Amino acid sequence: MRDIAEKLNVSITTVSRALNNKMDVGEKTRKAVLELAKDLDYSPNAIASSLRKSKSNVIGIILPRLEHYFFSTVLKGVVSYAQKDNFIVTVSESSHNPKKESDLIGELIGMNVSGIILSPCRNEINLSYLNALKQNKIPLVLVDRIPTNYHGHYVRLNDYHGAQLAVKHLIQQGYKRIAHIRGHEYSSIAEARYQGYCQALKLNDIDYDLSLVKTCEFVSSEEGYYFTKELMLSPNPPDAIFTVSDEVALGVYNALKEMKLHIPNDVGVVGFSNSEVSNYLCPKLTTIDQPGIRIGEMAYEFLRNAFENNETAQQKIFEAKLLIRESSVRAKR
Amino acid sequence: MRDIAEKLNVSITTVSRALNNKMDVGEKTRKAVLELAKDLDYSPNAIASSLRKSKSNVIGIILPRLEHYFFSTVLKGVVSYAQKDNFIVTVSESSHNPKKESDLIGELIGMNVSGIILSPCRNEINLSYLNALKQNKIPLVLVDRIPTNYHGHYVRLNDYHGAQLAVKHLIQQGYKRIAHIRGHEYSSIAEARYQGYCQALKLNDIDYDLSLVKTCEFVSSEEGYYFTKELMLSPNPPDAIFTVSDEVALGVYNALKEMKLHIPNDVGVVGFSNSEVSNYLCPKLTTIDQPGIRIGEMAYEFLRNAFENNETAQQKIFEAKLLIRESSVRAKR
DNA sequence: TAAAGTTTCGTAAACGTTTACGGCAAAGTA
DNA sequence: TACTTTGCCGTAAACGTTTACGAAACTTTA
Repeated sequence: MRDIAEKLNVSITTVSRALNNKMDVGEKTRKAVLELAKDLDYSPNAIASSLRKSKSNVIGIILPRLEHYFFSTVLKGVVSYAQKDNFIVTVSESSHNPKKESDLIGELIGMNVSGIILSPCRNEINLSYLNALKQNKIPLVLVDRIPTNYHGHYVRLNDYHGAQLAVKHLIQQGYKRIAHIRGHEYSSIAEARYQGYCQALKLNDIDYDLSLVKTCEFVSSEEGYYFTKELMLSPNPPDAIFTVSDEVALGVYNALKEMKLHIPNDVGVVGFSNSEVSNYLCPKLTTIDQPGIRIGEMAYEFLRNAFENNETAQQKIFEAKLLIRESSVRAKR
Repeated sequence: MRDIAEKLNVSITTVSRALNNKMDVGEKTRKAVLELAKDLDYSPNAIASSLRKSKSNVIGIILPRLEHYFFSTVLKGVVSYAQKDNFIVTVSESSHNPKKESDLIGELIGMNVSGIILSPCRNEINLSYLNALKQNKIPLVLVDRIPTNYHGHYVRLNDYHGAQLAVKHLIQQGYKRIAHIRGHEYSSIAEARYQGYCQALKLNDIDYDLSLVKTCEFVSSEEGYYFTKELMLSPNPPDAIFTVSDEVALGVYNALKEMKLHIPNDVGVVGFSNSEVSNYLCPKLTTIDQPGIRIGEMAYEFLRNAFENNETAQQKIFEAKLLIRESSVRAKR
């Protein structure tokens, strides 16, 4: 900018105004500045600008695990929309670690980010950084996992209803003893899916059986495998399994195949997430669609609104959609 | 910082020195500063710091498609290593668009990033931004797709050798007419895999047959489906198909199943990438492992070295590993 | 023609750090 | 004692922008 100013015998102020299309600058000088800027291929120093305005065109997103398909689609949604507005997005991984999560938020605050998108790793919201964010006027929108007492911006899936759909579908297919392999209690989504499972049973007058519910620690395929063995070897085994995620269902598949049990005739299986894999399994896995890209896009939109003007909490709950495939439709008999 | 300085009756300079563990500060004052900083929960303004030092603790990564499993694992590798050094990583998506790619690099330069990791979308390197990067002393490490005439830092897989392994394996299994569904010519990796395919044929005295090679435009599962139909309906159809990616192999599977052709007995299939899906297909897909996380980690290491001291080009080529599963091992007959 | 309004521009301060330079003690050396 | 060294600290400038304020020049209006 100084170069341009000197060569044109104007002040740096004028150059700045010309480049930013402010009103206080003559047509001829603006033209000259813009032209010279091209020639010198000047590129604005975003750092300086953001220091002065104490506002950057950067937003941060914090996700529990980057390589998970669902989260990578959320990321894609956010990035693709942000790019349209020339916003840059920083990404970090909390690895399900609350301490790391709040450290990362601190870093982002130090970077003057304009906003933060967060998929919290716990079912409770850390008030200390909530305050820090409010103090710095940095909007926050939560994604996917929403603590029960949180009243700010968020976008998530209707996990409760999704689980209900899944279980209702299994019941309609004639399955009588439906097991559920769930996630940890401190995950809001695992809890919601579990509640949906319970509700569907209740609505169909099926007694809740504690021995049919298993709780994962890591929500891994290995746990799916392990719990399936446990369930099927029990005195009164289930004839269907509804899992908290497709990844767990993978383990269920392995266990059932190993035990020579047929899916869906011996045991019906329904997953959750519509991961890439699910449509290519044998048999194809019935699951709940989780539109990650749309969720990411919407989260970004909310952020955009939030730091443009809006004060009121924006909340979007995507309705769950059941994708009936092969793992849950019994051959007629 | 000013608050701290005033409350302690020292200068801002001293505070800065204390916080950064510089040597020019007394033990007692350092203690006092650090303690007060905690109390006020001061968090450093990274923007100001990076403006002054004209160096940020931010690195940028630009990938063609974020939701692709391989790229998301690369991203994970980069982010997890970067986080250990308190580096923040911004991520952008070029969508295979060279113009967008160079625009994004311009933005990153404006952000004073310390370095850039890039997976280029074309097989040629855009010299204009290479110069801009050199001018700003921003190191660049390329990942996965490396233009042939590029001599800087990079880390990639030995695609050439990987393809050779795949085709050699098919030949050893007794397949005689091996087709290849490849990617576009301007993709360095597609080209390398194609060359590996040719080389394996040559080494085994199998004539190259132009009609057995099909070129994808988008490297999609749909194209895999389409080309498989075309191949199998031709007068002299292949008995094996080697695809440029697992995604294409998905289409191959669909087409073959539709045509009631058995994998691997009628037609052998080998993919490339070891995507998440591949191990859960029926039959399980033989493929080439592509260790995304390790690649990402190494790319970050290279970057780290580059802006610490090193000048010489760091280059790493991971050796390809063939994962023999079910889609390519014929029942003995 | 004088007063008032408008357009265009410059001065200087600010954003929150870091750092070269120098000062002033206390401590060591001859 | 006179000198140098060392340890601790402050002053001020700098990083590249943006912006409140005001000043000139020019245009309009009465």
